[in-house]
Amino acid sequence: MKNKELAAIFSRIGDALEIKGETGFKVIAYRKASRILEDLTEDIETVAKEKRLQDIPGIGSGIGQKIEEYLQTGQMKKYTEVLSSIPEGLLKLLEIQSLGAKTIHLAHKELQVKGLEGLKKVIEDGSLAKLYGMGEKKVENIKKGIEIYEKAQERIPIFEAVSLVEDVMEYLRKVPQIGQLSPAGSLRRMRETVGDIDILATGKHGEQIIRYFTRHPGVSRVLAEGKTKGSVLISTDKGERQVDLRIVAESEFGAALQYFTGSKAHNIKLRGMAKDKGLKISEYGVFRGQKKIAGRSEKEVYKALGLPVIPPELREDRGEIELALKNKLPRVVNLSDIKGDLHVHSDHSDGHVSIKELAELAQKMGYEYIAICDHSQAANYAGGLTPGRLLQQIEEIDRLNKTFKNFKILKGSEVDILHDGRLDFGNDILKRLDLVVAAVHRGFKKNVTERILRAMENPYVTVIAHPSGRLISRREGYDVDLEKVLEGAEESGKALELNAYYDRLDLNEFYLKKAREKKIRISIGTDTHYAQGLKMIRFGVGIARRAWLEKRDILNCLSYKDLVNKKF
DNA sequence: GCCGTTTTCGGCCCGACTGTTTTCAGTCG
Repeated sequence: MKNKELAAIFSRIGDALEIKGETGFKVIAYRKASRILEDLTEDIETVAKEKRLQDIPGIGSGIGQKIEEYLQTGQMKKYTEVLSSIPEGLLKLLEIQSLGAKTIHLAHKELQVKGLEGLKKVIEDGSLAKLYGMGEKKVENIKKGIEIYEKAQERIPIFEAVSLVEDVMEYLRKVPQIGQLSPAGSLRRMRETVGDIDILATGKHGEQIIRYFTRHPGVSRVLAEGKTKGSVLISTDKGERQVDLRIVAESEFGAALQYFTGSKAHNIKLRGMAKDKGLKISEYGVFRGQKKIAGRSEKEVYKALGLPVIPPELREDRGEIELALKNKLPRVVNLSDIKGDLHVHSDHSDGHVSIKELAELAQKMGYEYIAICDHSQAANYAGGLTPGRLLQQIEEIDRLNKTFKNFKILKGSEVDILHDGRLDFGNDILKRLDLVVAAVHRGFKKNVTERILRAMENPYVTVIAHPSGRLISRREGYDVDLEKVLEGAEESGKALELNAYYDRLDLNEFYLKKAREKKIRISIGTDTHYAQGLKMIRFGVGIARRAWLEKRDILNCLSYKDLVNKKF
């Protein structure tokens, strides 16, 4: 699929044009096209072949032709032209805080800056500060921006961000003046990684709350401390993380929460819609002329636009606003719809918790069942079970199950898909299990697609675990054709996993959305090896919601009975 | 460059903050 390639090209054209000083709207159009291609679940080549490019909102004749040109020739004249007209090193500079396209343009034109090194030079020798419109303080801020840029503050995994935000919110709740409190930003939208952490609150004596906030024990540096906004760096074992707190009036909380939750693209579309209706939206409310007509709650804000509340995870301008207008939003799955965890390791293999304890924890979470899926014998590095040990485990589970009321432990296995696509246990063993989850753990570059497809042919396999094999912070994933895996799942009726372990979140939301379109069942499992890990199910549900998945799309929203009788 | 049951031309989200200016441009979220 050339979708991502084209997205990258249009994004770079946008950046380059901005630095060249092109009119803003053209830049916006290219960036928008880039984002649309990034999100598009259909193969752009298919769309082009069927002459439907311009049916995609945001793709017009100009960009449509450029896409066709690229698909046919492998090149794009506009891209080559624009990119050759400025030094490549300038594009990267856009990532530096406090430094924008205008200043980059100026530094390039007046001081022949061609990249980061050149920029540093003109800062040091004072020539940048002397340019028209520049000054000491601006340059000082750019210098700080470079410092932060070079520390390469990567994005924060959702798990870490949620832990941090909960810690800070618990701390803030101890202030008597505090009223409402909520995370905002991409964290609230449950993106798999987030840039920085935004918290929104109401309360009297904002400056007192802010002062208290900046004295959080983890704070290593206070970046801002005013009446309505505080910004700090909190040091964690992974480095320093920026946390911002904003205090707003009760009557504006909903508007502010909507605004600071984003996404930017979602908000822009809403505002355009509001304008058409003669309304104006800002973080302070929805206004008709001078008159404020909404702002206290998000519900009020959306209602003023004739919309139901759109769940935060959907707010990406991927068609959710259009569906909301028609009152056809998907009824996305809730955490409370989940009836059990379908991928859990016990201390029989490399987990650290006994089966009994896992079952008790699961019951406390309100589950009907939990599936113990320890590794199979080939995964000897992970204490994989031999057939004999698996049979013992099955007996233990049968014994334990007799002690529970309204709760079941499913006898499962995370069975290895071997180098040739065979499974690590024979069917005589597999048929004794309630749930067989098949997974690739070795030979990430060896015929992974064919092996997964072959595993799908086995009648006892229900789920393919972590189908891409990626680890968000450190591994690309298998050399696998996920399109073919999706097709295989569609034909065979096998479920694919949404592994909720925070560093996997695999499948990702892009492929989940495709799976949804193909009506493939998704199994959400935490793959936990620790007791606390059961809680990671929420990240799986968050990503599922981002992919518009509903209760009926999810295997573990089924009752125990329907699940074991394979009524899906 | 995109888009249109008020427009095929003239719009395209909104406000705060900062630093440079003396009325505003650039950057950010």
